[in-house]
Amino acid sequence: MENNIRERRKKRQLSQESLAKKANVTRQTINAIENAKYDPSLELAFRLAEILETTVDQLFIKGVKSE
Amino acid sequence: MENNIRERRKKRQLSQESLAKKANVTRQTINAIENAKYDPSLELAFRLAEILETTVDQLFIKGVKSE
DNA sequence: AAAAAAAGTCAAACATGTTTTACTATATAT
DNA sequence: ATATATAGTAAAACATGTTTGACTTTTTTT
Repeated sequence: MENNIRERRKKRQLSQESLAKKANVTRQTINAIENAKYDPSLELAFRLAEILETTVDQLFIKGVKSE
Repeated sequence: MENNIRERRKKRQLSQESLAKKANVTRQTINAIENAKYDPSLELAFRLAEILETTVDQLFIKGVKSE
């Protein structure tokens, strides 16, 4: 599933690492999610939405299954 | 994390099994999620929200971490 | 009250998400 | 051009989500 994390993160001048810290996950997790290697857990999705001041529904793009 | 799945499902007169079928998961998965044994994957959360004609943000209740 | 449908539960197997450590590549600053 | 920060990647270990099959309990229907 695609998402707007990178864009929103950059708008706030956060590095993957600083976002990771705020979200209590590792840098690699943020990297993998931004690059759509896998989807975050629902919990993490909510934390990211909160940090990036948006909603889960806006942050993630419900598109084609495996593209 | 808590959720409104049971209420919304009942409003639509669906059994756990029929909801499970629509969402392409097993009955046990729906049961476990309704009873907050664990959270669904983000994918499944979106599918459930769609079936129950709501949003992920409305369907799940961002409350205390492990209560 | 009996039958049928729906819901709850459990263990084992399997799939996906996250961490850790380490190393490489790209961008930004000096 | 060198240094520093940021981003990408990978394998192993571990944690969490999902399935399967089976069986029990509760609710609804007849």
